[in-house]
Amino acid sequence: MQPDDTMDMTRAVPERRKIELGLLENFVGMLLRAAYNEAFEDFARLLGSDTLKPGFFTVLTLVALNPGITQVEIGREARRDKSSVTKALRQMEDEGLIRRVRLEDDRRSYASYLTHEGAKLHRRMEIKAREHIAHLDAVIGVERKRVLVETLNDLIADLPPSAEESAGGTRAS
Amino acid sequence: MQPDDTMDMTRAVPERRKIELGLLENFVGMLLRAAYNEAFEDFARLLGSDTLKPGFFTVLTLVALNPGITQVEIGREARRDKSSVTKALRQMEDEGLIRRVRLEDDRRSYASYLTHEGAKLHRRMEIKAREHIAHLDAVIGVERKRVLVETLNDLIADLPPSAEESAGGTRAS
DNA sequence: GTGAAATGGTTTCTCAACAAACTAATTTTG
DNA sequence: CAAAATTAGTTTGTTGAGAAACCATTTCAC
Repeated sequence: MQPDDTMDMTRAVPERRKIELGLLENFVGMLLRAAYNEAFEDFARLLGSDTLKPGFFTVLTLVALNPGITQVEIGREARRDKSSVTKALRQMEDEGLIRRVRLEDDRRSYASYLTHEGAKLHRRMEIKAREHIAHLDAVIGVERKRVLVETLNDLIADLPPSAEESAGGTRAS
Repeated sequence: MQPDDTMDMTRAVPERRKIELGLLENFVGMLLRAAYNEAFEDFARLLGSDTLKPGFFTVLTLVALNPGITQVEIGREARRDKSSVTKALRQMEDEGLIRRVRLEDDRRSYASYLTHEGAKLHRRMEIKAREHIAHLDAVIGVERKRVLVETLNDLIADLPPSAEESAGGTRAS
């Protein structure tokens, strides 16, 4: 058996058996999941433990840039199930980061706005988000990032059977 | 407000407010997660309801191509936590798809092999996997797929702080 | 040669996310 | 105009996945 040079060799380890991957070698779904995990972890490390989770950044950003946004709109743009959005918005409301106001002309729905506290936190998170983006750019470069973003958007838009927007999303795992 | 032409317009809907995304527009982590969901769903649809879940395909393939593979090796290559691998292997064992044999020279560990039943199921799943791959290729093309695979591999390998292999993996969501 | 550390695998618990069902409100249909 | 259908958001339950702790075994350090 030959040593597997792609493995971490920071500490002497006995040679590992080479594992055949077959069509898993370039199995995009598996790679997408693994890459997502790494990206998520990188952002979470930068955020540290004293702020909200990376997923909240998405919601905070949507509310920050779109005062009065509704839960349905947040769910659609973040590609999260509405029940997940309910929980996130409730938690942020409890922590004084946003406030929600019933719409006058549609009492089923309400509008969300950032509070002063929420705006402060959002700015801090955004700084970390830009650091995270810089990490990604350093690893793959601007040109490959451009292709990556374009390719992922096409997968998202055209892979579904009727290419409908899957606003509700699916289980990540 | 202008109608958002990127939205599904198969049924007349009132015009939607344009939502500002800011740096979420090209936020790679979000796109990776969404693309993964779509890829997962596409594969799951092809598999239908009478077979195992897409995640089992990974394990079955590793066992099929590497008779005698250990759980640690499976976890590493599939980038799954060992507790998740335990559960998957147990379920496959219970369904008669694999058999596990304690190693003579290391009684902590054991080797997994596909049964005849498991080989049959794996072949059926592999046919579906190739259909799934054909879907992806049709959407993004071979050249962009090559770049996608290369880019994702670099993110997986080089985004971690010490670029160690995160065999344990992280939470997909 | 012995105790400590590491490893392989298991078990239990927590968490995030969605599915499904629900309530209240609005829109559609006849 | 009233009933049916749809929508916005909430609640409850399920599931997948990993974190942490555990046990048994092997390897390492002295």
